[in-house]
Amino acid sequence: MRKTWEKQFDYFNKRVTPHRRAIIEIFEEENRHLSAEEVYMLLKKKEEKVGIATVYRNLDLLSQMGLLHRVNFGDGKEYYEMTRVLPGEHHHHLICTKCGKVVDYSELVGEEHEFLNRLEKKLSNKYGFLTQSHQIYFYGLCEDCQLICES
Amino acid sequence: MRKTWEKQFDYFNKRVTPHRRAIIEIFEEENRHLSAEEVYMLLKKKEEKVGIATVYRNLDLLSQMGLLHRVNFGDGKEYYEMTRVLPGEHHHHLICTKCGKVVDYSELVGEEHEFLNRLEKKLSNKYGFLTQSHQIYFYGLCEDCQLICES
DNA sequence: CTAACTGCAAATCGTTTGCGAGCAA
DNA sequence: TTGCTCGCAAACGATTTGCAGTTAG
Repeated sequence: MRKTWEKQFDYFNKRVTPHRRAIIEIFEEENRHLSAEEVYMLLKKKEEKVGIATVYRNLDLLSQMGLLHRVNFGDGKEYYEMTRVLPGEHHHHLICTKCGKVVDYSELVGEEHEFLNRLEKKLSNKYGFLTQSHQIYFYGLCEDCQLICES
Repeated sequence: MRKTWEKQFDYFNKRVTPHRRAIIEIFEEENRHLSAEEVYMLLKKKEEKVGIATVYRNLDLLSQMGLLHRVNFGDGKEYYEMTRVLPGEHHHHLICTKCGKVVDYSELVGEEHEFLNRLEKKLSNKYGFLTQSHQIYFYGLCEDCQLICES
């Protein structure tokens, strides 16, 4: 049973190793953004002997192959999340500028796609830029921090 | 002649120092995103004796005060750019996933605002999140890197 | 077989911090 | 005067790298 993503490895001339399989598994199970450190911990829980450098190298590789997305919430670390192909699965992030909390957001997908597709077409024409993906970050105050500010 | 942004310093109980004045000047003159290191270099060119720590501290402060925006292009550094209040001045970024080049984008502003305002309202309702700002990042291939890939 | 992959430890580099001296209000 | 700011150097922490041994295909 060859997974759909395995052909990506052939294309990039890379090997399907147990570590790589396990990392993809972790992202499928957790279904959320993870830092390199978190992936490292979760890998070790799976009774895998692994070094942190390997985790970094593989997260980088999987991003380049398009299987993972890199996201940044301004806390000094990079995070990674599964690239979701179905429109309803793609999401963006709300980041609280006070406490740093990150909320996933996945509303308005139909309208959003229409809007972004139109934008991408314009970008191609004007800058000759070929868009592969996009990320929208909203910055503001989460529910809890709004209450603190009022008092 | 008191600048419009100086009242922000009173509100935050912060002082208007020569360094801070000079940093804001630099962003007004350059009108582009700058890393801490770049700001540091430009400050020293203005014949200012300054430490890199002060630059970091002030970039952080100016961001908190809302005068600067922090942006991240995934190259390991944080960048900063002037917060633009007029709709036509606000822009987003196209980032080449191959060479790392960043192109500023500022099209479709009217439509974009309408779209994002609607989104923000939904977010407030659903997550109780109070949006202050947003950033859209497009990732893809710039004109030059597309040519390289084809050959 | 052999080029890709790995673990380890050291190195790198952007950013933060502690502290005593200096300056804005 | 007072406490916000500063420069300096040391510390920090996330990520990268060199290298020798291992493994997927």
